[in-house]
Amino acid sequence: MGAELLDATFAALAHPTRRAILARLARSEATVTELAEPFEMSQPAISKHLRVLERAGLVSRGRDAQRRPCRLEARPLREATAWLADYRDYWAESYQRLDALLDELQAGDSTDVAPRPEQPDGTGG
Amino acid sequence: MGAELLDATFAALAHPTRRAILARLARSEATVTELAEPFEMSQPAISKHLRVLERAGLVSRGRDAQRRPCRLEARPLREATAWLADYRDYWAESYQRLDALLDELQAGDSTDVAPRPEQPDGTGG
DNA sequence: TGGTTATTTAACCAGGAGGTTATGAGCAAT
DNA sequence: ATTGCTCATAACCTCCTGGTTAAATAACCA
Repeated sequence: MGAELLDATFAALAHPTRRAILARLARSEATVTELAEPFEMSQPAISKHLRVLERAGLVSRGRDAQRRPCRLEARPLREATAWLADYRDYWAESYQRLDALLDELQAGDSTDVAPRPEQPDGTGG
Repeated sequence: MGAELLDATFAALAHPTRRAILARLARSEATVTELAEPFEMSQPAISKHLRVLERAGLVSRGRDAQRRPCRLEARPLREATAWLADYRDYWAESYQRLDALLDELQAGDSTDVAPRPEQPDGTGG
């Protein structure tokens, strides 16, 4: 069960558009149209991405008249983090807390580690 | 920069075979043949998986006569974790440290969160 | 009843992923 | 140099992904 969830979760996270969608949803709920707006691609493409995210359990959807507001869901992110955490002896030799790690990364070399990683209009790099 | 690395990293993590390979490498370096042994699939298939892992920077390779020992690399795991950590307000409402999170997960519902998630011979579930 | 908005579905396409078998290349040992 | 082991590459297949446009569905509004 965990394996398939991890498959879907990591696969969902592997696309910049979907990470940007999650970043947006981290700020607030949003409708499909709202989510699609900052991107160059068509709205059905966004719907497809949302389906991937939904299949991974990363977003859930409500109902507001014709709109289907999307909400970020925690559990898959939690499981993915837990999986990665089991390797922290490797990637964080002397860090005990993520805060320290983040501090180190942000001071060091990373400018887009966070919920503004890939600008929607700069997807191609 | 970070975006493309995250793409490759999460994509690499999205396959149970590759996660199992990483789990194996977390214990020790290993040659391709050693890595391929527990799996049902052919050796070229493993080579392909290793190439994906290598492209993501998750493994590096040395030289020992004919053998090409694989070693787990930390940085992409670190960046992936850092990205996920930015959502910890969602997935870990009251946890400050991963240890607490792990404790909670392991006590709760997860039996395969770790470097023995998907048994190589039980890939299909 | 019809029209407008929001979203999904369908049909299609190019390209990549993940597997196979067969072959080639590098190094070692006899 | 021939054999044997380790690993990579090539060629091929099938299925999925990520995008498109066009049409269908669903809910509101008049």
